[in-house]
Amino acid sequence: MLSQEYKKELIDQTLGYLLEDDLLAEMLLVAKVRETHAHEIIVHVGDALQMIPIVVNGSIKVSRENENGEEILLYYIEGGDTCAMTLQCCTRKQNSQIKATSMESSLLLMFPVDHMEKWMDTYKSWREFILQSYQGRMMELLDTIDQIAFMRLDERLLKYLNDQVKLLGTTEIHHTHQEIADDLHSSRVVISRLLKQLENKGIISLHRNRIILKDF
Amino acid sequence: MLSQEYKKELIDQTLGYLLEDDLLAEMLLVAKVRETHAHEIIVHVGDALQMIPIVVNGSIKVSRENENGEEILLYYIEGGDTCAMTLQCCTRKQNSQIKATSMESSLLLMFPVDHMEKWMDTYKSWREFILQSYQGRMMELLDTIDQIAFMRLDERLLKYLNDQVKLLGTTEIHHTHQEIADDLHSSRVVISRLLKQLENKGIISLHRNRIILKDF
DNA sequence: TATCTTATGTAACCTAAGTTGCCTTTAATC
DNA sequence: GATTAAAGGCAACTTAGGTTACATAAGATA
Repeated sequence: MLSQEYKKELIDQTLGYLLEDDLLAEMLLVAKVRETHAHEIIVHVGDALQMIPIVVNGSIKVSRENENGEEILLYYIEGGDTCAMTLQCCTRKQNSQIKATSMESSLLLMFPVDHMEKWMDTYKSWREFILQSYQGRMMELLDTIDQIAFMRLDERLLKYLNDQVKLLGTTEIHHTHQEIADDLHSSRVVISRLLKQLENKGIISLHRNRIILKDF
Repeated sequence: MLSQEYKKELIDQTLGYLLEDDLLAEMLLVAKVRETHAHEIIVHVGDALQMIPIVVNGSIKVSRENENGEEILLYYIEGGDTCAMTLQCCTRKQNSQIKATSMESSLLLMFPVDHMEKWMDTYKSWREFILQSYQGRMMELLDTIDQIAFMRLDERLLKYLNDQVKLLGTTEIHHTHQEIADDLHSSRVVISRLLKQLENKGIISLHRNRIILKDF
């Protein structure tokens, strides 16, 4: 069991500037802390969710999966954010529609679902936090739709690489071509082909398990 | 100016079973009624929105548009539903990210934005209505992503036709091939080709401005 | 160093879907 | 009925992206 002081620090640091003091105090009483490591799957499609996660630090990848196990990346969740999709699953008692994967070692605060509704009724700041979250995720879904519907794969790939660099804070991307293909719902050979084109244009350099973005 | 009795009837009929009586009374004081006709564009991308619409009857098509004027259908809004996207635009004072088109003669109730926040604080039923709306739209966006990412155009076309039939309550679809192509972000020639295939399979019959779904 | 595993490169081929150009049909209006 | 505009049909071609199959390279481990 982690010390209450540590939890309090995490909560204050992540949500202190957003939420009311009374709420922060209530949250401290029921919060659990969860550490995840890179590539760890946090939520599978179909999971029944009991806890609402709020990311303290690190980054979580949220993706959609169909019956054949094919995937498509939806968006990322970073520090201070929560997953609106989870809220919805919890409140409606429906199973998860998405898959969540930790991209790096990350720290999450977990809150039991049953407090949600009470907090919604009691705390204006919580209502605003939840609405903000819905709105943010919604915009990101629209952005995802734009990419899939309107952009060609080479453009999507370049955007993907740039997003990874921004997200992880390094111009070295440690992904295999297969992993990238999965995120973009494409195939390894095609991604290799397009990456090679980017290398020939001098935009990236390719190594085993490692892609380096040059002019970021 | 429409009679208050008429407005009251519309509000009760559309929202009576969902919202608290006090709220319904408040809504009556500020509601405007708007009638739209088929193909009328209700919201353009970039519009600044002052009013929240709730659909009384009819059906509204919500789509995304990129800089080149290319479109992709997102979802439909029917009686009793509102557009979460609009709420968000209003509360954040940001311009519309979507385009809304009336598919048939429809009736909308319009409420000024500035009441939103107060209602959120005061009425539990309003909070639930808004959250429900967000959740519903979110699921529909996921569904749209599934279609674009995982399905082939012929499958998407067939689903589109079925959706139209369900929505408008008739197996006669009065769309040109060009209009369908726009909704699916494809081209007229391709849609004509695929429709012809469906006709050859005996699933539909084709006429000018008219597609009839046979085995619905 | 030898061996093995996994990642990547590459060629040849295939297919869904988009494009261009032109013709025919339908229906509305004169 | 003649004219016209819009809708739809169709053929020929292009292209992005997926598939198959196999070769090579880079690390990992014996």
